[in-house]
Amino acid sequence: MKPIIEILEEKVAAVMSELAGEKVPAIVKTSQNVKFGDYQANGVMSLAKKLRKNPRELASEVVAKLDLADMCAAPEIAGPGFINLRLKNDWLTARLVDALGDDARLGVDPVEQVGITVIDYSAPNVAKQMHVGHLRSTIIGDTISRVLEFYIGDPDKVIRQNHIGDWGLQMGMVVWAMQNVMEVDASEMTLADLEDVYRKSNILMKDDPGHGDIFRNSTLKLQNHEEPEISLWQNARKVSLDACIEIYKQLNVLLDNDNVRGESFYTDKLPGVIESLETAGMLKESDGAKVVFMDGYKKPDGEPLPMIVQKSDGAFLYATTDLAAIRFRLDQLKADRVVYVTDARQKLHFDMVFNCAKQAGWVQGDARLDHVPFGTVLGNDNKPFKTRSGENIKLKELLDEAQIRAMAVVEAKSPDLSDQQKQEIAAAVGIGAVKYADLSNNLTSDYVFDWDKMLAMEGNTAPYMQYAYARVQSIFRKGEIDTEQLIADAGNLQLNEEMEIALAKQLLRFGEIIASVASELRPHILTGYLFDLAQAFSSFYSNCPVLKADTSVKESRLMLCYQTAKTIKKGLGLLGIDTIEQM
RNA sequence: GCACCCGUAGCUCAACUGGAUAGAGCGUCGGUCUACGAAACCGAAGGCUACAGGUUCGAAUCCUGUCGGGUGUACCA
Repeated sequence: MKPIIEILEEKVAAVMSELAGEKVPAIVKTSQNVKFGDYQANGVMSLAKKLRKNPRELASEVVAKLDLADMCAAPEIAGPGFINLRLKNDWLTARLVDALGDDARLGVDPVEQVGITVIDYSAPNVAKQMHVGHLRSTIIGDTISRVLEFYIGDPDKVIRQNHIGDWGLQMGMVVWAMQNVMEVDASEMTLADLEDVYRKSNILMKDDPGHGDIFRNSTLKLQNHEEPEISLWQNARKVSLDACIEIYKQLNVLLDNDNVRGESFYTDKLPGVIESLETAGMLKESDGAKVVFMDGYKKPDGEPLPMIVQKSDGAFLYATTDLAAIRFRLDQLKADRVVYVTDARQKLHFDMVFNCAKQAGWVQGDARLDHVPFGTVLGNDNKPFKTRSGENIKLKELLDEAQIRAMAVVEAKSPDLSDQQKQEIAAAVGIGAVKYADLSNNLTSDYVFDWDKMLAMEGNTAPYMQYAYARVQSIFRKGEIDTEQLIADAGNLQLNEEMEIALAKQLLRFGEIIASVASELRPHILTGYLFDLAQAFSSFYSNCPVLKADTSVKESRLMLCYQTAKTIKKGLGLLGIDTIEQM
């Protein structure tokens, strides 16, 4: 089924376009106030202006030609020319019946005409272990990838790419330190050893500038694939990457070794980038470096700001690698859309890289390059979240603490559950809370990391949603309900009470929410929807008895419960958050 | 200097990208459990959307200016 809002948009726009003699939008939106109906078409007012007509008259012409009798009550014209649309109960009911039988997609059609999307996210530097700085990219990117996959309905059309940092000076430093200050054999190296050599090499770099040359030399050898540097590099990289994959598992993020295509992957493609820019006539030389000048970028002194693609010593930079990655993704992976999920501080960088790729003619047809910038995770002091001593907080420690804190809550609230159940709940709630707190924030703003708030059971949090789910499931357990029979009887569904109808309408909005997250790439639209849904359910739950109701009412309410559980589970699933049956 | 992001209830944030009376949560105050799970529900109070102009049927949203905060600004990523 197509989202309701799309059906209405198409129908109203068709009539308006006919009257206008050209294609015009209906601008259908959900109404903010119930007294204005469920949806409203706002396009008539601007069209009236264009046609120099009275907007209310035009609205009545549109309404007269509109054939929505099957799904809506008679449209009302209000205010300066709004067309208010109220869904009919019968239509709503029939639609929910259809959705009830569809466990996989909840009655939401896949959108087949969309092409391949490559999504670049997480991208840790493997010279050290993951820290809070990688949290947002990892979980926002993961959510977007899951939503796009569901939206398109074809797993082959969403390609996840983990652009790890595995080829720079930092790896050269690590490789040198492995040879000179590490006490264990490279083959037995652990993550702690990696941390140790990373820290030591950084201290050397800081204390003795002379080490810069040593490290650069080590990096050069590595980049020439010399031994033993290249073998040591492989060792360190594997140790680090294995740890990342562990974190992805703990975080419930869909990244694995298959998705890794880091900087090192592109090294042999870098000279080609320079050549191609040269051919396009875009390459200039400036202070010995090879650069690209583009309009609109200025240095502090007012002179044009170039994008450097090759340093004066011949080395390439991250701009070069990103350009190579764009070409690879467009040409080899056949991407129609490439989505980059990175810190907002890299906005200028991607702006330049995207512009350069477009000017070089690499971006064909309708292909899109999207940057999804996000704000910083802050501590209580409103500064980037660090330990008291100013170190980056390790992601592993953060996630473990989330589970420990969630466990404390579970112990307090549900002491009678088995230890294993408590463990599972603590994992789902703890990790879910961290992810949900992040995803429910608007992307562009920074947010303050606050354990108490994210683990609170009241308000727009993961535990609130998980609790709503657990309560539904408890009804099915207690009532010993045969859900297959329930679905088979879906045709008996009746919606009478106000709260039943409100819940049904909210359930049926799922499709339009998915569509809007897929196009806007803003996960908080989904969390906001789920919260509204959970609230609609909680109101229903508190006011409409299910198991105690008469048979026919009971059956209908169970269907609402069933669909609510499915929708919450699916919605949280798209956020990479687990539901639990009891908590 | 220039560019980008931002300024909305006491606090944290929404407002579907120009729609109707700007909405939630927390906190505050007041109700609801011998229970389909109170980790919940119901209600109340709380706003000149930083400020000043402009654009139009209509502005938190678009334009201009001012003030305040954040980020970025060539050989790191």
